[in-house]
Amino acid sequence: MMSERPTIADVARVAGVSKGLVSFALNDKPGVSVETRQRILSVASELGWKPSMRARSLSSRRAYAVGLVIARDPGIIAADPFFPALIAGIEIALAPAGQVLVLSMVADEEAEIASYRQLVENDRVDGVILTDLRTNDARIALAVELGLSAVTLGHPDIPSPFPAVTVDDAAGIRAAVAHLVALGHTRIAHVGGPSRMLHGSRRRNSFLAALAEAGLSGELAIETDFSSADGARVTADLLALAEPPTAIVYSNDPMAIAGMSVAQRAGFSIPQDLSVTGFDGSDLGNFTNPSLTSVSTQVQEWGRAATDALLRVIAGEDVVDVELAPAQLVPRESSAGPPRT
Amino acid sequence: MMSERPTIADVARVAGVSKGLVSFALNDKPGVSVETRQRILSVASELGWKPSMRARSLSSRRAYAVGLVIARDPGIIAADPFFPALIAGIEIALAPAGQVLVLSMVADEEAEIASYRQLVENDRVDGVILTDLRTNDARIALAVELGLSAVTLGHPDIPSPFPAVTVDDAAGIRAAVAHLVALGHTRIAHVGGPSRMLHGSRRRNSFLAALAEAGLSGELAIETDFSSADGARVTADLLALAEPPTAIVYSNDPMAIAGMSVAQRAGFSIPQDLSVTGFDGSDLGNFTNPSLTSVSTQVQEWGRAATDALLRVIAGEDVVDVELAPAQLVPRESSAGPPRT
DNA sequence: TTGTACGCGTTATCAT
DNA sequence: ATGATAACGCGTACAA
Repeated sequence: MMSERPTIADVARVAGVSKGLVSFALNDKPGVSVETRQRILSVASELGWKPSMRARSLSSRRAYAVGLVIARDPGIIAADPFFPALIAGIEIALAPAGQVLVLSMVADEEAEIASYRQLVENDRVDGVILTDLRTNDARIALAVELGLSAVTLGHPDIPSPFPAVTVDDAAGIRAAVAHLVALGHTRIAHVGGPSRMLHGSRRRNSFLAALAEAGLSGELAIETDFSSADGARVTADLLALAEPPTAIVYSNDPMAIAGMSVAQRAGFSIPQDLSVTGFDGSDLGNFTNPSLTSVSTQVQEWGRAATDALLRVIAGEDVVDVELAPAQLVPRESSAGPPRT
Repeated sequence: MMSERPTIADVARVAGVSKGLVSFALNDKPGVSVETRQRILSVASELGWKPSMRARSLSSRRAYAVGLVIARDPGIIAADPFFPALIAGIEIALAPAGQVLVLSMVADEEAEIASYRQLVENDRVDGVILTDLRTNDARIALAVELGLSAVTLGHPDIPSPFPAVTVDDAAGIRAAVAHLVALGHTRIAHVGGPSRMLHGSRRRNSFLAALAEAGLSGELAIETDFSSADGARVTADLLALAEPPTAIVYSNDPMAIAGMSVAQRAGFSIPQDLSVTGFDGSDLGNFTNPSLTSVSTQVQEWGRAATDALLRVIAGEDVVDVELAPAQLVPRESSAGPPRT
């Protein structure tokens, strides 16, 4: 008897109260006398009762879960340490709240939209973390349409009802450029992400602004798909120019690493002939040859803070935008003064 | 009116049948005449009715989700392309089945156990994919205790009631050794994962066996934690030996890449002075200098097949072990004949 | 504080 | 064989 999992009714019966009161006691709601609450709680723990997530979900119309949809080519995701760090941060905030992460990885934007719809239609999540924002991002309107709570990683370029959790990555690019300018470079290139991605275009713009501020020309700002392959290809093109750059600012570490290899193959010594900087600096850059000067962005903390904000949004609180510590330059061996001509 | 999401009761009323019959019709159960089933289905689609996952979960006691708990240091996960590829494969099998992945990332084994318990106590998943198997892995018994369905990625070293989905990675190690032996190497080292991890010890054992078969000594088999940092440290130690190896077989790509950097810094040319091979070869190795000879394991397909098997287990089918295509050597530039002495 | 309707399918029991 | 009825799963919320 009672080998089955106990239900709220069992607790109510043993404690000699009603189901409703047990629910109130458990959720710290008013209307329960102190002694009664005490008795209910002790009976519950004696019986080993835990509320059923499924029943609670049905009646409260909540999933107690948040979603993350990643829409990039798997190959690119695999090379980029960004997502594991982000997910680790999400988990840190989720676990103590008793919630879980539902992760979906899709290859293109069409599948991405379908994935969000599925998540909502099947009541899988109460909210989502929107990452890799794009220009005029359709997901903002989609989340609104679907009645989904959300937070964005970064500021969208369109009005958004959702709090934005941001890291000033522009500061990181500016720091990288300032670092190179201070070293004496005057011909600096930028290998950035797709301009459709907001952080792609924002990093590019801050690169151009930083160059302009230093009185330099910014004609060498190239767009890629963030893949190592593109990083390698573009680097080869840059170095084949009649007047190649003496420094390249990359928008992620995989491209910077691929770029270094290409340059070295082409006979450039790094940093003697070419300086290189990466972005989102993970551990990886510590173990390249030379080690990679990069810009660090505390990705894990970003994930934690975003999740924290999302849980508040879901709880109906008024949540303001959160601005995290700006990206910081981590100088290592891949950057030095330009070669003498 | 009826602006709310329609329920099964609405469908039943409009179709002029009972709730139960609607359920039967939808789930292709016997006891519904063809015409009635047809009418019910058309009414359902007219009304745009989709069964509520929450209600269905409550009454069927199913979560319609599978879990993956990753227990490694976030830094190590970030550098390793294994998990993104695995997850991409999982997603491929999950999406058409209308199921989702609940992902948990924890730092240590204690948190790992707690995570599985949470997943079950909160009815989050119907089954789990067990990866990174360890010797005498407690998770087998835990899954049994918790009544969880499961599949293992690889064969456990203890009796297991769960199907194993395996890739013969030993064949990959053997191929790497054979490749190096054929090139003329006689002093080959192995930098492997923790021996507590089954694939760590199995790869080490097959390394030793392959060496023995070639009549070579295998004293240089070192254990690491799979991190780039460890890969770098161990490589430095190996190269500082009075008689350093002329080739090193690494058990993952991040360690191989870190190892190459360390060797190059120490003045070794690769592959002239030292040959290097990686494992789980992702795209990464294409963009190092030199490009990295590695062993490829179709990780994505592994995830897909494992998920497929898990869904069958959950459905109560008898599932046999699945053996995927063996790991294959992908020769690139980092391996060549040994230096002349 | 209690009683009870409600959320919404699933499934066992009955009736025809 | 076809279909209806009702119990069930388990909290939540509101009227009494």
